[in-house]
Amino acid sequence: MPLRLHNSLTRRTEDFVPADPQRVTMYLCGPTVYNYVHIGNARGPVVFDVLTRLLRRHYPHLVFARNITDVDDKINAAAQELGVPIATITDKYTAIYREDMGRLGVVPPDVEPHATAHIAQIITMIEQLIAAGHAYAAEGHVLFSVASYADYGKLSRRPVDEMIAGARIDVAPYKRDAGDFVLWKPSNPQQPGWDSPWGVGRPGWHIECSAMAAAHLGETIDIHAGGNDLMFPHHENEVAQSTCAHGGKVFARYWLHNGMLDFGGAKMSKSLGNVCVLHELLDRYPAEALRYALLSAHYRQPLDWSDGLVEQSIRTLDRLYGTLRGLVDVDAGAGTVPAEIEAALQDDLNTPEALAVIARLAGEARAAATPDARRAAKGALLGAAALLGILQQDPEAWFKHAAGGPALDEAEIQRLVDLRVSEKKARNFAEADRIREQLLAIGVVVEDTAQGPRWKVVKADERAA
RNA sequence: GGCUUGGUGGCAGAGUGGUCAUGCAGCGGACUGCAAAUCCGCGUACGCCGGUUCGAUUCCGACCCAAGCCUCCA
Repeated sequence: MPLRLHNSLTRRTEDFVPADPQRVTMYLCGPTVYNYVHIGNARGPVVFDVLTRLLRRHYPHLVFARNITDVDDKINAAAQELGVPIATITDKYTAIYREDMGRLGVVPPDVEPHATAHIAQIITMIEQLIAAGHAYAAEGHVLFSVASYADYGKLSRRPVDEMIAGARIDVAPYKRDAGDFVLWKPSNPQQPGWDSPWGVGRPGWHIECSAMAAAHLGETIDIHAGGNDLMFPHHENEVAQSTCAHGGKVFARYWLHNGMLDFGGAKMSKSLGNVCVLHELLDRYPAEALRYALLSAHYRQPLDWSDGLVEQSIRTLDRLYGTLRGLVDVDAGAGTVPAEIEAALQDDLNTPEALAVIARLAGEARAAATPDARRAAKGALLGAAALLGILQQDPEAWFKHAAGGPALDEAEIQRLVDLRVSEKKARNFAEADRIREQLLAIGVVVEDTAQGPRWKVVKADERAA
């Protein structure tokens, strides 16, 4: 069964056929690094991380780029407010972004281009656009002429006439048409700027992605991904710039767009202020539960974010890791990738179906009785989960940190657990139960097994109570 | 107003023209000193109104409701 992906360009789910199987190229719009990102910003990186894992199985020579946009007016504003160079801001938040993505289990991209390292390529591309008659300089700006590109609006299915007329847009006087967008804009001495044929200035918002994609992946790329709120204007403008700069060559063959995270019934967005900052969530919850939650809905559907969703994800992972804890004595080797998991993901990244497969595999693993069956079942479960980027840590590590929050005093817990065992042996059940209550009060649940007691932490709220 | 998605059991969330999604929570039972974990069993969900059909949650049409984009946005 081939990989099938929903292509926003055609609004159809299509077989994925790379232009060159020896070099498959994928670009994901990365962050503008001026602040902490919120959990909604992590959805694309996580779901498309699953896609790269899937693609690499069939195309080992995947080149996956996710950019860092480190020149932007919001960065300038943040830097000016603190009286520091923009690099102080962008270095800080780039490092935090990488760390937070790593904690979510997102494999780093093969290429992580920075916009400020590609100013020369950006200027070259703008010159190409001017030479080809698709862009014009005016009052220190360079603008892309929407009217010069017949297919403008095709990706987002937006009528070009309306944009040219610009009834709903404040039109800068130097624009020929209201829909024209900025490729280059002048900088004053307080703003970061680079020398260019049009004076000291800085790139507009969209051109950096076009220039970096071309520089690292080529003029035509296989897959371009991003949030569906970027479809217009960002991606539409990327298509226009890249296609026109490259003599009409197709820019991206498959466009993938993830749906938005909702929070409190509305899209999570910085301007609405209804955001959950990823960095803070990572302090409150295990990262793997956040990843599981992000994968629990199909990537193109909206997903309503809530504490309840994360807590439900924690409990589900408790059960899955419980299955693996029961198989610690089994060496599963490298693991295998069951056909069902691959089939689910190849169907336009159907992660909910894939998680259902994981649940079934876990059930089979719990039921497996013979050594061979247990080994095969554990290998299948771990192999399937690896494709989703879950269940890869030591089960004991999961159970000791599943609640998130500060680490507990394991030696003290062990002392109480051992004390309870001796009270039980003496048949002092009242005292044994009192110790169990005492442990529960600090967030530890004790389970007796044939091999003796074991313990796990429960969620932070219960512990605090 | 234009363009696009959706409305599935207590909750999350797939999917399908006619026997099961799956998970979480809940209930009953087994096991246990009691629990926890595990196992067994249970609940007869597809927004509303029409249409097509032997049969519609699924296809078609209308309606209601919700969300996203329409130059800050993942």
